[in-house]
Amino acid sequence: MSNATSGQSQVAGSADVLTADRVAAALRDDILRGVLKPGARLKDFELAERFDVSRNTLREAVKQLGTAGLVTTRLNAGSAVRRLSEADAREIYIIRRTLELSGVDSLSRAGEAQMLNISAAIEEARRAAAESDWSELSTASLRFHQAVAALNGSARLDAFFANVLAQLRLVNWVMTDEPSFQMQWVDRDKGIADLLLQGNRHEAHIKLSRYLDDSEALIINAIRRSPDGLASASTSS
Amino acid sequence: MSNATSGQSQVAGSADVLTADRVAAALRDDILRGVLKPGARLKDFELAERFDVSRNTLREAVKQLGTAGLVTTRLNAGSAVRRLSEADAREIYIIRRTLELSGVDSLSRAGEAQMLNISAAIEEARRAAAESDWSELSTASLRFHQAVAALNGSARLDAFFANVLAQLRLVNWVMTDEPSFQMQWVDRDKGIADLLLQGNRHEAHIKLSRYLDDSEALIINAIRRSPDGLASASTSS
DNA sequence: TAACTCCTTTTTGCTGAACAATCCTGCTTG
DNA sequence: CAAGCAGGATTGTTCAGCAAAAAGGAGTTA
Repeated sequence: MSNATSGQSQVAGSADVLTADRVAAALRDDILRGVLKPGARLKDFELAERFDVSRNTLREAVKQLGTAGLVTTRLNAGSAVRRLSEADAREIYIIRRTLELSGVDSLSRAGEAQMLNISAAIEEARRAAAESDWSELSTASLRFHQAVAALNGSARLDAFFANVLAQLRLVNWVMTDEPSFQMQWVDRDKGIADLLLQGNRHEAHIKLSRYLDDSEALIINAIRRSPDGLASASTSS
Repeated sequence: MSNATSGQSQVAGSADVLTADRVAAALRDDILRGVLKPGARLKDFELAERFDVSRNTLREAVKQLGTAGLVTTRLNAGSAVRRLSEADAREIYIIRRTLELSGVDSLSRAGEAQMLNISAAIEEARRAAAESDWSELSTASLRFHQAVAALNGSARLDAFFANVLAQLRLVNWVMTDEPSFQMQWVDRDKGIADLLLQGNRHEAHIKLSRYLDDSEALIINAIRRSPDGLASASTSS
């Protein structure tokens, strides 16, 4: 009964999660990790073989990522990893301002667990920086901002915001991740976190607002100077 | 082109939408309209016959509604129309406060189309009230609040908020929709809309905040005094 | 050379049947 | 009357196959 063979599927071992969900998670990981870069087509037969799942199941997984905003699908023309436009990036920063700043504003209603989440993310970032693990540091920073948005106190909002931040990571591979440059952001994260832990809602709001302005400018710039229509420029237009 | 022969499926006619999406929309409509009440089980074989689609396709549609938060699924025990708990309702109102109030705050950045949306919703509510169409009036009110949240300026946020409001409608069937009582809310909607159209951001914020407090209290009350375990405690008794 | 049309090859969207695992219901039994 | 058990109902998943649409190439014409 060990489980590998058991579970309910005839072939793939599933602990107690739907197989499609498992595949979706793996696919999301590949996308976020940059194995599948924006614009890459997702042919379901190919991927079904790669993950050793039925074409039908993989299709469901892809659809999940579609509703998560990580892949786009044209009818009868298949799916591809989403390529974010400048407008998309702008929209994402609108959402970040709305949810993160609102989270700071409702700091007084925050529970202890939520504050702990914030300091945990900062601590993790500090450790990653010490070990020069730039990839981990980047995700720790995102986790901090997610914790800020979590101050709003809604799990649904958290899930939505996680999706949005995941979409933002689609742009990450465009950016030249200069370590020394990235350190600046971590320092500013820590500054905001300290203000929050002190309960200084007002200053935190201002500092976070500036942070988002600068971050957005950087990302927009990166998108503009990136090889834009690399894969899409074909087929005329 | 009502149905049968066209489209790409052998059986069901699809204009240019995925069949699963079409079925999902129809199902959502049934749920929101109250044809399928909270707690109702969704047996896929049954529904597949009802919509004349394959069991596999219907399953995908149900899963979509699952991620939309309208149905819950227990592993190996099937899906059912979601029944909102008091905590769910509270969370929804947290989201409403976050997004609607933030929308009011960013009124200055709003475009003309967005303001037009607001007045259109109010106008529609007025018309529905004149015709005593209480169902349409209720949806018009929701459309107004959606327009307020749309002031934030993000399509993604709009889609998310639409989902949340749809979930809120799951509670609606619990409430005794006394017409005269519902009129009160429409009037308050109009009051807020007028302030917005005048550009009076501050007063609108205050009025909307009170509106949400009162509305939440009403809904929470309705949930508390509703026949709670109506469908789950049945089968015997 | 460039562009247009036609045709073949993929690839997609959906179906229907199959099967193991699990849940549910009613019946038996103590 | 409670506990337990069998059998049917239902779910999660896979597989093979078909029709329709898109992708891609060859050939023709300008």
